[in-house]
Amino acid sequence: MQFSIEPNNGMPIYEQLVRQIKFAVAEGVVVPGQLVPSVRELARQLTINPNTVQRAYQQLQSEEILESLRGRGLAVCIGAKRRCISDRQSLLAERLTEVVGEAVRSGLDHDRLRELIEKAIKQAIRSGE
Amino acid sequence: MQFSIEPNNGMPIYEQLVRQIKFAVAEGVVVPGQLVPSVRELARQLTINPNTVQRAYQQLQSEEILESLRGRGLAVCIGAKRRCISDRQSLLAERLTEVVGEAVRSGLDHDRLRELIEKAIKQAIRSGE
Amino acid sequence: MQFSIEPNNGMPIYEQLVRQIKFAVAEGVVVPGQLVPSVRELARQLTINPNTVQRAYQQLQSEEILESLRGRGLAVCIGAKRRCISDRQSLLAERLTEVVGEAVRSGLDHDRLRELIEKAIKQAIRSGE
Amino acid sequence: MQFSIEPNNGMPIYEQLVRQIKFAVAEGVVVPGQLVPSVRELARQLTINPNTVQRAYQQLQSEEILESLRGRGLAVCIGAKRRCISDRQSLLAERLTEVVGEAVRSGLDHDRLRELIEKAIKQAIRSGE
DNA sequence: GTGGTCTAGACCACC
DNA sequence: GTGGTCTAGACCACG
Repeated sequence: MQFSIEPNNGMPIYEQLVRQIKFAVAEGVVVPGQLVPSVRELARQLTINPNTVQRAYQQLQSEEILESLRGRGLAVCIGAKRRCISDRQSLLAERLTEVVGEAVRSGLDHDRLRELIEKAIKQAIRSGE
Repeated sequence: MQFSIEPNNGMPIYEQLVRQIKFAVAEGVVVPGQLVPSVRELARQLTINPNTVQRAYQQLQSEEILESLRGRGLAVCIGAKRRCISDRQSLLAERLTEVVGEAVRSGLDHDRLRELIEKAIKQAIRSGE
Repeated sequence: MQFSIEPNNGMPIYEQLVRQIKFAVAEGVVVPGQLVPSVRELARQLTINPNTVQRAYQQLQSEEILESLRGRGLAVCIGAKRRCISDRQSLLAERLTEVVGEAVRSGLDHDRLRELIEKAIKQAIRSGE
Repeated sequence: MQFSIEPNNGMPIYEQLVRQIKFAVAEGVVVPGQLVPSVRELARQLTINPNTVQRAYQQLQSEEILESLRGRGLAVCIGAKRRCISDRQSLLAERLTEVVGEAVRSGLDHDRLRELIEKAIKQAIRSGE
């Protein structure tokens, strides 16, 4: 389980963590029942403030992605994988709708928009290889 | 020139103002040379603090969208329209690239993605009519 | 007596007027005893607010460059020419001292400074021809 | 890092701060990566309002002299030193050109001008010792 | 603790 | 009337 956080890119660090952990769960990198790194350990790895890790873990607990096993640590909840996947997709759809909506409202030609999107897809594929 | 600000939607009020004014300039709702509403007048209209309007206007001045005509008010700069349009488009392209990139990285099928986009476009058109 | 005012170059319009009138007096373009244009006339010529001209004239009266001849207008005072010349020179010396002082304090090499000055002189001569 | 602000000398306080901080960066008094005093701390030191400090810091951020490290403070940007130095020099050159230009246009003899400048340099050196 | 935003109200210079 | 600056004090998110 490797995370990369970028301070000062606008998104709060704790939120970057939340997203990346959800992603890892959705991908099956960590499976339900498995323990996540301890607050101190993860904070040390990423050289960030333990409070920040703590806050991310708290949010994940409130969303029932993680659960506390007293004395042992935090584990991925049973139904978490399914929830993370649908979470991610609905979130993506929402953001996509929003940005596309704004593009259309700003008078951007539909074909020009599709062109931009194809370019974005190609770039994403290229950078992911 | 009608603006609508929504406090507490995450985006600072002054930034909402900046965006909407740039939009108005890009759309030609206000043309170069024309005066924008006075600080006090706009603050009264939107029932926000004059300082908040002032801040938006200052940022627009630093971006050379507005210029101060001492004692008379603030006017739209000559080259502002072109700058606002290109601003808007590059910003949109950036956000589009980002969200599409994340979708692709999250393993979303390209055809499913295109389908989502078409749906978003249709919805945007429908809600705009 | 031709003036050129530049709104929004930082210096207040009334102050630009004051300077240019003093300059004209120092150069002998207008001689002591001669009437200056009326407030309304000058405001019309320069397409500026009569209040602004009025303010410039008031300041010149308080500095005894102009004097009011009731019912006839404003005339250049007797000793004004000498005063304008020395005014101008002391003002220049002061500003020069200030900017040179800052240059030296900022660690600019003296020879580099002299070089800059020679360049500025040459440019001033060229643009004045 | 010691600053001295003078209220009511014409230049806004926040601008005095901006200039002095740029100067400090140019001089290497503060180095890239180093944190500047916190908004509250500096406001307390100078007995001015935190908002005024905030405004100076914001302008420095928009000029990429400072960057915000969330929750930790504001740090000097990497390329800031070079930028501050060139900033300062071009600004000085501009002001020098302006004042020398006016001197020449006012009919001041070139040798008399050079004499004034030498005097200004000597005075600057003397007062700086 | 940090910076960021907002309100309220004041004073100034300029037109 | 206009914009520009400053103070005072509040609340928020973040680490």
